[in-house]
Amino acid sequence: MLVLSRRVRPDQWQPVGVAALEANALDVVRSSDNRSVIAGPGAGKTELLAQRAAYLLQTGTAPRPRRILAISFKRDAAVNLAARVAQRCHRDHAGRLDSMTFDAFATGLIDRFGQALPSRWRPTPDYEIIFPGERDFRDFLQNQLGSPPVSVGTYADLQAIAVKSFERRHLVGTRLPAGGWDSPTPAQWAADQYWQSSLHGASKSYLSFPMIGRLAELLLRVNPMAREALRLTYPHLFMDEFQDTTQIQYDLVQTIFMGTGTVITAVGDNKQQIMRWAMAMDAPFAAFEADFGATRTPLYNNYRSSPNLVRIQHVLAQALDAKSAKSVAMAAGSITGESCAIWDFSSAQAEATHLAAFVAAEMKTHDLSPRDFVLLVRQKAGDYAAVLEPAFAARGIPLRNEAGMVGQVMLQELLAEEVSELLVAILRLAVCQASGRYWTLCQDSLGILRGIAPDDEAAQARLASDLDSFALDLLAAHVSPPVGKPNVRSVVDRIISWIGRDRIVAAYPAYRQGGWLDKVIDAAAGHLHISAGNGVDWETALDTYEGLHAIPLMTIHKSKGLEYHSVIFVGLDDGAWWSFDKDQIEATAGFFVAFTRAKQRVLFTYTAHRGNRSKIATLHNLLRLAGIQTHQIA
DNA sequence: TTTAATAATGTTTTT
DNA sequence: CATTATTAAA
Repeated sequence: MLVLSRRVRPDQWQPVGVAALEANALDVVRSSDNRSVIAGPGAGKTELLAQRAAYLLQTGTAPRPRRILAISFKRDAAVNLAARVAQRCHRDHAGRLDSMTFDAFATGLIDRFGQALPSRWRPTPDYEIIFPGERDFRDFLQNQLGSPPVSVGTYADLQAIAVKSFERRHLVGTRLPAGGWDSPTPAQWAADQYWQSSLHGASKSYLSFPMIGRLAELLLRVNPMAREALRLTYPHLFMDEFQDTTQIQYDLVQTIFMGTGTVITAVGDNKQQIMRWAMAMDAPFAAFEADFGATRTPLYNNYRSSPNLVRIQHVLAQALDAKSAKSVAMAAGSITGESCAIWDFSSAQAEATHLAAFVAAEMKTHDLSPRDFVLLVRQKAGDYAAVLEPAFAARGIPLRNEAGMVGQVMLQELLAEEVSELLVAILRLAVCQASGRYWTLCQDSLGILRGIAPDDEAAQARLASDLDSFALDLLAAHVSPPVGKPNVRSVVDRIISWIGRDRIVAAYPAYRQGGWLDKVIDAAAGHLHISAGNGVDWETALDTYEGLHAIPLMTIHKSKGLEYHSVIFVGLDDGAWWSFDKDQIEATAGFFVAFTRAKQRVLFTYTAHRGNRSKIATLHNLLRLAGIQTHQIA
């Protein structure tokens, strides 16, 4: 791949590392005005942002020392975008993209400028991040509130505040008034009580992420210097998964950038809005277009799914948005038989047995790996895993519930943790034969941890020899994985202490909070212990740790942004979709997300045992409309 | 202490 | 809707 550090003229710039972009995508890449890019699944939204970053950096449209800010919703999306830009651009360019999650951005602002907040809103410098639930708010509203002043209302007024919506409507529902509420309603008074006790009620402040977001917005509203600094630093802002933007995020962006020269590119898909119940805005694109004068630019290509799946997707898309445009399928189909069907089983047991046999056979005849398949469920993944896991195990396919807990950490989360990744990389490096790519990975991460500049050759060489001798010692001491939990733990501890606990804490802010680092280390050790069971060798243990040969099982929500050769959706029944009537649009969007993860094939399973199909008749009707058959299997 | 009635939970991200 | 957690009554 061509990686330039030299500046390119805008009219000579070419997309990097891809064959071509569709016309609208190229238009957005080169745009100099605010854009709302509405693009369906597989349209290459992240790729578009990566190309735009490359364009801005390589053509000098965002010249040093100016930077690009990319805000994502999830950590993996932020990491993914940064990785793509790093792949396409010279290090000097890629280093000027700040790709982070919204919460990391807001927390960074509070850490840097938080002490400049007016005293009533100022958190302690050592504030702790907490994750309050509905219980906490109920407890607060019912037990911790005294009587309100007469001017505010009565005790009964306070009791009338709905616990369910207290956080979203009152606590973080609107911008914070810098000087407090003048004549508060009972709910505002209660919210202020909560704020003040969180900020000043103990020796340190305790804040949730939504609260940090609100404080960050206030901070920049009352602090023109900080605001100006951000505007100057970032002439370009990217916002990913914009359909899931919350009012808090939107208000912060508005306070910083509205009416300035910063060019904003927002990408997302209304049809994939499945987070409305978790504070996402109703119509973020419409608001963005109205407030920022953004131009809507749709994308039409679908690079993910086969033509037949794209055709069916369009039927589903029309149920969500009658005006939805037809996508152009760019990927070829590879399935000779049916690429979509509903399978009707007599029992959950029959379903499990048949699916396991099917996946095993497909793997064999079409040279697919368990990772080419995904088992999707609507909710309660653990319950489904309990039935499916033994059936797949009987066929020699490990099944892995991505939402399963190892200690106090979710499996999917653990594997994304820096500490866990480093641990695996160092072990692979030490114990595996062909460990070339782990070398670079270790060298890069450890270089960052030790604060070594990439071009400091002497220091890099010293690190390399350090790493080499540590790896040799490790292998000499443990030719095969240690047996017993305490022994596994001591290997993990040895690696962590070699890397340097203080270095880890210094490099990754998340590990400064509470006992998160210990929880992750505990979970990593626990998971490694389980993965190394049955006296397997290191390579097998580490493969199991990473789930390389396991079929993943997860909820629709967890699958967002991922893609698989074959999607098997288990449970197209009223039981799983009990809440279908509560918000049909959102439920259908979830169904759409599940369907559109597939590149080649989607299978739905049904068993009368789990429920009827009357409540979700709409979904079945849509599939029938698209010509999908139901087969009685067993 | 056991049993029955009632309520809550489910889908989530984030340092 | 189905299952689990909590509370009230026996």
